Amino acid sequence: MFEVTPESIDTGKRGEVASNARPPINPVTVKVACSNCNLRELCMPMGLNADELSRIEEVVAVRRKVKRGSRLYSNGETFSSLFAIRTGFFKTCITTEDGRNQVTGFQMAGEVIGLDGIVKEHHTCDAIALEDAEVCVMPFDRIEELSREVVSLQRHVHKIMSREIVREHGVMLLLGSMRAEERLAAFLLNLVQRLHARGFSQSELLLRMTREEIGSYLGLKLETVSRTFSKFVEEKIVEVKQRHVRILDTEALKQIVNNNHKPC
Amino acid sequence: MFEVTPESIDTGKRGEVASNARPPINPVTVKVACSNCNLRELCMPMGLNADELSRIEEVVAVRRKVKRGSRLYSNGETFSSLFAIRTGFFKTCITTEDGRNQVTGFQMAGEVIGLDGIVKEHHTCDAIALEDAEVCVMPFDRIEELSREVVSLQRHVHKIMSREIVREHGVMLLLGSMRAEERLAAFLLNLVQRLHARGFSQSELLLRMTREEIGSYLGLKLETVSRTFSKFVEEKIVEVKQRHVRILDTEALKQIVNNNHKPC
DNA sequence: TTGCTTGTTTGACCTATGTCAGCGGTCAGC
DNA sequence: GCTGACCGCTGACATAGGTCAAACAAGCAA
Repeated sequence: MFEVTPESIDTGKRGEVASNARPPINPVTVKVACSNCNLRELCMPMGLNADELSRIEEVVAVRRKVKRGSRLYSNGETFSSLFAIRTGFFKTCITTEDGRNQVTGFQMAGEVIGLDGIVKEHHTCDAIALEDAEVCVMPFDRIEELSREVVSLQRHVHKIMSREIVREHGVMLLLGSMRAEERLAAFLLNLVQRLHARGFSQSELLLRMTREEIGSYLGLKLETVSRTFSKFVEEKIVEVKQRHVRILDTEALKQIVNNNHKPC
Repeated sequence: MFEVTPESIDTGKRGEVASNARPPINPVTVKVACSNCNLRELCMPMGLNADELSRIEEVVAVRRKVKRGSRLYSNGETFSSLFAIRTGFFKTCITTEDGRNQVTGFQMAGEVIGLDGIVKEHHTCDAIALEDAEVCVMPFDRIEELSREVVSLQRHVHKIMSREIVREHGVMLLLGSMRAEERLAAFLLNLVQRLHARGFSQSELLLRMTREEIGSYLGLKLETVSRTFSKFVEEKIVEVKQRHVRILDTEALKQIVNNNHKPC
């Protein structure tokens, strides 16, 4: 409701988010075809012919592995590529000189990150892996070059950027007008919805981030996040065990978000 | 600091924001050259040769006048064009079914709006003129077509979108981590800075929006906005008379934003 | 002028959330 | 199995900002 729904796609995959599969290969030389990547429909334009597809594959220079806790890119770094997440989970955040910190988003497989770097040719935020991850590195000049020739790629790039703008509008709505419960409910719904689109459960999820990171994203303190989780548990809306969350009553969550749930 | 600084440009213009100049011409047939528009450097790529410039001029289909209070586009409307603001002042806002409302930005001359419509080919927010305005209508398919041929236009389009993403990161930081005074200070600094880049005063500005609209944008209630203005007046940081604001102490405002001004 | 509408300011009071502090659970490495 | 570093939970209390209400100012039409 408040974030863009990526085209609902069922990749056929079931189970937990990958966090293993690390064959001992040189991390920056793996080169694989998009054509048999099951995330293709999430990060590439659809309806390409074989020729176009093979050309677009050239965009992906290499893959890169990012260990949990380390950065894919940092504020101030020269921008050269966008990254399509293959596996793993990231957070992006801005940190100001005066020590303020704000998580601006959480990204999962099939999503593209790095768009913030285009304006100034330097990244303006940090992207940190919240679990071991692998990304496809797509040099931006190649993207620009090719999107001059392949119309559907051009379109796609524009849409990805526009989608991010709309997503951020949603976050602004959340931060500007929602109460703690509403924010957390919206957050959970958004997460499961995106996970579901990737073939995971509609009702169970494993949080990859701490309460503090959730709080930063939602404009709340970690204690408030924790208390709100407890409240939801009491009300039998969710079950929470550490970072494992099971949603028992999706409708209740939707109600909380929509009903502008004023204090009674 | 928290919003993108448009390349600082002094258009040579001085005085108040235009709000007159309405020759009795059919509002949708005016066609004028970008080449002699003094906002060119704000809304077009720079360093074009004469040929490229004339081609880009073709992008601007027509101009359109928008009366104060009326909409340039609305949520749900089919998306077809981006708009470059020539004169006037807009707000963009999202309204949800359940009655929530959030101003997502205020836009002034030289800025481009409508980017939210690209993903779904429908606008996802409303753009409302806060004073009589005029925009250049730029059909998006023409932009796409031409940016396949003119590299600097392609670049420019990407940068405009990326800039909007970064701006929104700044708003998220503001909404997620700042206190009321900090938000208002940041807001005022951002406004004068943008106005200054357009040749207006560094210290005086005429607010085009109500306290409520400011509040919506900043995630505050109008009473809080009003009280915070009063506080700044007491502290001799600004003079406020209705919507006319004179900044007496820019440094103090910057301090407020940066010092993470904890309650003492 | 009057009267109406809309926006702004201010005060009194309330509450959601932040702050601070303490405790307890989990997990990785020894 | 221990130990220490995190992380999460909860309680007591503080406070920034929301809510409600009233008065006032400005703009505009009659």
